[in-house]
Parts: sequence; structure tokens; C-alpha cells
Amino acid sequence: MNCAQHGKPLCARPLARAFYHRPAEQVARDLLGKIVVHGATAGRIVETEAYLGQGDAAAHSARGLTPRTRVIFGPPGHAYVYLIYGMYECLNFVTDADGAAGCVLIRALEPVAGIERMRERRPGAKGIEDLANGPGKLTLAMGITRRHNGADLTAGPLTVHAPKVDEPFRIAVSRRIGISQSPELPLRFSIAGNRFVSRRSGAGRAS
DNA sequence: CAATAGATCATCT
DNA sequence: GATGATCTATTGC
Repeated sequence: MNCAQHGKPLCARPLARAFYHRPAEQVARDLLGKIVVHGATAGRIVETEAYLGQGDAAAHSARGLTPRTRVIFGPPGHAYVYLIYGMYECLNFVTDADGAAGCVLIRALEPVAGIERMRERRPGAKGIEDLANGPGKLTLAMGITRRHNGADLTAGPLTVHAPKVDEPFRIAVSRRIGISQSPELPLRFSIAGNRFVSRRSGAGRAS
């Protein structure tokens, strides 16, 4: 498993900026299995979506540089957090070179630490799998808000780590959820068969 | 189980 | 003034 077993959420230092300084699709794949840490809470990334700087009409950056998309065009390894539908916040990690657009939406987490805290923040959740199995749910569970917009992921308080022991998994590829532009692009990635992947996804159905 | 409505507001036209 | 990278509750089979 991971270091959550011996008291501390993780042993490794945060992922280096070079990890994010690559194409969004590559980063989205490699983020699967990594651990997001914020305060006492931590979760393993089980589902991501890539949003590209070019040829991707679904990306917020497709309309060019605006006050809101400033962070996406900035240096890699920072958080892009925005409000969606007037009530939920979504967490993204900025990728690609400074000046280029590209980011990865974190869609679902498998809780690994601070589960009681997550329950407090998401009183409506039935089981562990409902705490962070969606982009709006995971920000609530982890206490991530727009004040983290632009935060440096290599510095904290919001960081991403490699697990101490990697468990092998297969990557499932599918179309992105909830978008109307460029819906055909295969830019959604998840850990195949993982039960913490978001619902309403068209995959992972059992029985 | 599938489909749909409503909540609610920052951003951009 | 319209539109969302969503979630929950509710309705209908």
C-alpha cells in the first residue's frame, strides 16, 4: 500500500516541475496512481482528463488568453481551480511549457488519508467511494477552493507525490465527460476497474 | 436503472 | 444575457 499506514500520508517529496513540463495527454496518463495531498487529507488519482492548448475546442484556453485562463498559459506545475455551474470547483494541474496552454482535470480520487475529515466535508456521501469520485466532489472532500488557483504544486500546501510502492494497473481510455466541443477526442484516462472512478461515465459497470 | 430538473454564479459575448 | 470540464434529488419505467 502506501505510507499512510505508518502515520504520515507520504514519504516522497513532491513531484518535480519537470513532471508537468510535458504534453497534457502524457501528464494525464502518468498522474494516474499518484497521490494528491492537502493538509490531513490525501487521495490517489484514479481518473483524469487532458485539455490541450491546440486543436481542442473544449479547453478553456481555446478562446485564448483571458484573466481566467492566465494560469493555464503560465508555467507548469501549478494548480488551476475554477468555479463550475455556480457551485462546484474543479482542480486542474497546468502542463506544458510556460507560455503554452495545457492542463489536466483531476476527476476522481481514491481516499487514502484524512477520511474522517472528508466525511465531515461531504456529509451527503454514503460510502468511501462517494467521497471524491467526481471533480466537484474531490475538491470539497480535500478542502480545495479557488484560493488555490495558481498555487505551486512543488511548494505546497497542495502537493502531488509518487506512491512509495507502485501497484500495477491498466489504463482505460475514453471520451471526456460533460463537454459539448470536441467530444470525440480520447482524452479521458482512468485506472481500469477501479471502484473510485466517477459514475455517469459509461464505463466500469459491474454485474 | 435511466432520464431530467434545479441549484447558482463567474466568465465571456 | 447565455452558458457551462457538476451534483443531487426526483420522477418514470
